[in-house]
Amino acid sequence: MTPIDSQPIPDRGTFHGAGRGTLPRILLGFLGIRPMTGYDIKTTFDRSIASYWNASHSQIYTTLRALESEGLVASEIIYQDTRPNRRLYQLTQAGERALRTWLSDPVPDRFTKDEYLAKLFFCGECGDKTALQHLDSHLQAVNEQLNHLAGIRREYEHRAVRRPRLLEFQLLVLDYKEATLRADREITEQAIRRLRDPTRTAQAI
Amino acid sequence: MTPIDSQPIPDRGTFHGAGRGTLPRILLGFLGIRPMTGYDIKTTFDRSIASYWNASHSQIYTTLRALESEGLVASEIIYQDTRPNRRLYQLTQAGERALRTWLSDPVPDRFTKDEYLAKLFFCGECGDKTALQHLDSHLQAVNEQLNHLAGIRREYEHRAVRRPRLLEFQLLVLDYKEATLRADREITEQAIRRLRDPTRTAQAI
DNA sequence: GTTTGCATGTAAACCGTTACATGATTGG
DNA sequence: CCAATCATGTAACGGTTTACATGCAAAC
Repeated sequence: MTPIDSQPIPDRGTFHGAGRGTLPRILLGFLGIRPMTGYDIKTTFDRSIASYWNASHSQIYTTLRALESEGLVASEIIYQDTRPNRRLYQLTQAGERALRTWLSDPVPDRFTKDEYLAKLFFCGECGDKTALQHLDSHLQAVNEQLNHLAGIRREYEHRAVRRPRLLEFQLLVLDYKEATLRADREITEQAIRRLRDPTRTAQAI
Repeated sequence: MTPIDSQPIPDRGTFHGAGRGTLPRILLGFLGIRPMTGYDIKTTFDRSIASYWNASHSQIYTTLRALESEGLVASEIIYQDTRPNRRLYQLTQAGERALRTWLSDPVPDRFTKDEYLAKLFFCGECGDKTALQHLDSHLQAVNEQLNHLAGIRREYEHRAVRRPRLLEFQLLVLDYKEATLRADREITEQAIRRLRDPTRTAQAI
């Protein structure tokens, strides 16, 4: 992996999309909340930011190792007898610096790949029925995501708050995500009504 | 590349994210509109779906070659004297079938990685000033994207329509994207007001 | 005269997913 | 008894980005 400090910053020219060292910084971010194992981090992903970032456990474990070899995190083994041992990671001072640097660096221009929209774009090639299936299942997925976020919100309310400032921003992102999903739902429902409208003309290919 | 028909469909379990043959299908989609060169496709990306999918020219060229070796597209060279020659691609019958198959296949569960939200999530670790910078520049980026979409919309209006059904869905996606961006703008402005609110308590780390 | 546009390609590096691998414990 | 949870890893593969490479013509 490329060392995380001393970023070459690849010219910024046409760079887009995920990748280029975001995951390792996110791991630093999690370890900034409290020391964790790779397993903890995976479950934390799923219970917090999974809707806009996630990683497989294999990627998390290897990235933690790489961060350790760069000196940004340090680990110790917690021995357990009834369960597998845990390798607990925490930030080093260099890791804290790297985290603060990332947080203050501007977010590079990006776009998010969305296969759903890409497919819909070409749906003039197929029948209305197919398009409506895509819209319907998208609507369903949006509703499921909204339910999932509601669950996360409930969890937040029942959790002891050690650092309220951390919580404030986590809730801000939650609000953001919820609002955009609600907008998404509204537009999708509108599109479905439009396609179902009997006064519309063409329908087959 | 894995052959595009006869998809193994990798278990659907935890799969998320971009990848797994979306780009080649999108290329088939573009060639379904009209025969194009790699260069044409790149400019079409930028003028149509760039905000939810894009690819570098190198990836487009190599993927077109791969599609040709699978028999889904065919190419011929257009010789030019004052400009470099063009390699014009068009769908084969197998390619048309593969396109229709993709269009009717359900979109797999997915999430979109968003470094901006991931960073904001951890912004409790840094000062309000830094967080506000991120929100401000996000707002600016959203406005630029809205302007860009307005330009695309104007282009659509001045274009001869050969296949109105294709246009209908392209406009549907455009409407969708515009509406979500407007919602995004609203929430971001609201978050900025909230952080700037002088009755708020904590502000430094 | 330097930048932009046209037009196509190769190669290296990196990021991310899937599959493979192990093994005890707890709950239904 | 079977599934899920805890817990950590390796290896293979494929997708994506970046850098390297070329060369003429038109526009500023």
